[in-house]
Amino acid sequence: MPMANTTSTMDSYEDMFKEITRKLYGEDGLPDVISNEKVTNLTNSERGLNNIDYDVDSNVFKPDEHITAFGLAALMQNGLSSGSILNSSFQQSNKLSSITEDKWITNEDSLQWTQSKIASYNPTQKLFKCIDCDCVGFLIRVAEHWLGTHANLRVFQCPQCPYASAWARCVRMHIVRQHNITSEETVDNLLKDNPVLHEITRYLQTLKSKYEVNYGGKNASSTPASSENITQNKQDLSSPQRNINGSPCPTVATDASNRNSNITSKRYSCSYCPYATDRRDLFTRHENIHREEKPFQCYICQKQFNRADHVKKHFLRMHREHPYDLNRIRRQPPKNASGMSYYHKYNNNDPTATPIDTNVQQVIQHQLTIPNGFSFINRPNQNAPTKTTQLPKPSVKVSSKSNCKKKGDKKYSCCYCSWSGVDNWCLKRHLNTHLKPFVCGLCDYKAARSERLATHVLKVHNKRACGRCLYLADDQTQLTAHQQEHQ
DNA sequence: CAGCAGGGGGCGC
DNA sequence: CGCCCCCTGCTGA
Repeated sequence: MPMANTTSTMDSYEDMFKEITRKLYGEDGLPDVISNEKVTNLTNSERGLNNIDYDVDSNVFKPDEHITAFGLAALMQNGLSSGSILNSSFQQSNKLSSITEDKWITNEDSLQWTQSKIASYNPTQKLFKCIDCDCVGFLIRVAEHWLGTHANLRVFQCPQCPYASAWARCVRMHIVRQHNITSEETVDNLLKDNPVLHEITRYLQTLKSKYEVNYGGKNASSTPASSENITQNKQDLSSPQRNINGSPCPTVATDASNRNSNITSKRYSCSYCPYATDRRDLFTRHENIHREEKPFQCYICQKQFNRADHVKKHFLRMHREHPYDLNRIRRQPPKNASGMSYYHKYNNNDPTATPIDTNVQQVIQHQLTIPNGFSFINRPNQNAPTKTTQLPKPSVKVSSKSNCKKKGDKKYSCCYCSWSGVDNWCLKRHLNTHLKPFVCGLCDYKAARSERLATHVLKVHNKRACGRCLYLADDQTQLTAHQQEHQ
């Protein structure tokens, strides 16, 4: 049976992570995801959950507060880089006093179906910390981590077969390897359109928004917003909207919070990284980075891009001899896609869209009642209406500056020497060869470019230099933690 | 070290 | 949506 092979193969992925975990921590591997009935009939030792209590009444696991091997395995399973999610103890060991002094706040109420508060939030760092194992990261990363590590639900479902896993990465590998589906949209849907993950991220977004509503962010005045505004904002939070990819909506600051926060409280903030902006169009464009879709393509060399203007820039650089046609750069949508992009799916006010809470309820109910742990969520809507995306057809226009900026046209001259370059940034970088602004803090070495200083301190001093300041880290983990400070 | 290409953000229309 | 600016990584001299 292909299905049996599929499940077996994917289980081997999970076994691999279990083995890594076992070697690292000597524990008995990752807890298997089992049905409610099985859980009821098994002891902790049988489940390999010696450090996790299971509350049969509430259907939740209650791990110890220290970071567990399960958490580590989840990080690996979800492909989280060290910069994305960290054990808080790492940061504390870095002597980052500002971190140790910061407060971590939690929601007053638990997420209803989990009876957990999922994570605490640090307004200064704008980071979340898993309530169960102290792993730290951005909102979406901690949400994925908690779901994969502590929820014990196989919420990520293969759209082609009954295979499901608690970790999106396992299903991603499954889809690619077992079904030979490389459609970015299909793979992307696993994470972006998962109602359970969405519920968790929305819960954490609410925590973040509550702080910004009440105190207007870290740079805000200490005076809370008026009670009237708080009430209004709570109403807003109670009915969040979905954004283009099904992930929680960006934080929408009110006028009151905008008045109180001047720098960090942008109207739209990304759940995946520290980016924030007041313009919705910029936020939408930014989100495409995380979706990893490249809907545009050079029709000469077939290279793919995520933005149309990048195609044009590429074209004018590489294929100047060919006429540029804007209408030919959009790629055809994947054949197995519904024909409707996420953008249109969530921006056409589709009245048939199922409310997210209902989806979550169905998923949880399904997960807890189906004995084999399979679920059938997240299937693409086969009946979704198709909608052809047509770009407008503006006249092809090549800027005069682009035309005059040809190879060999060096009109940017250095004031210190006879050098001349083709553009301003080239001149700027050349000037650094005279000024050498990047100074090593451990010797007299000076460099014209930051990466050269980084190479120097790594090879000579075995340190890792921050590109934005003079900080020198002992290892990559320490550097990553430091760089989050800049963010 | 400079040339070059790719990628991301800000801004104006 | 398109343009501009900036930054970064790669490459060859």
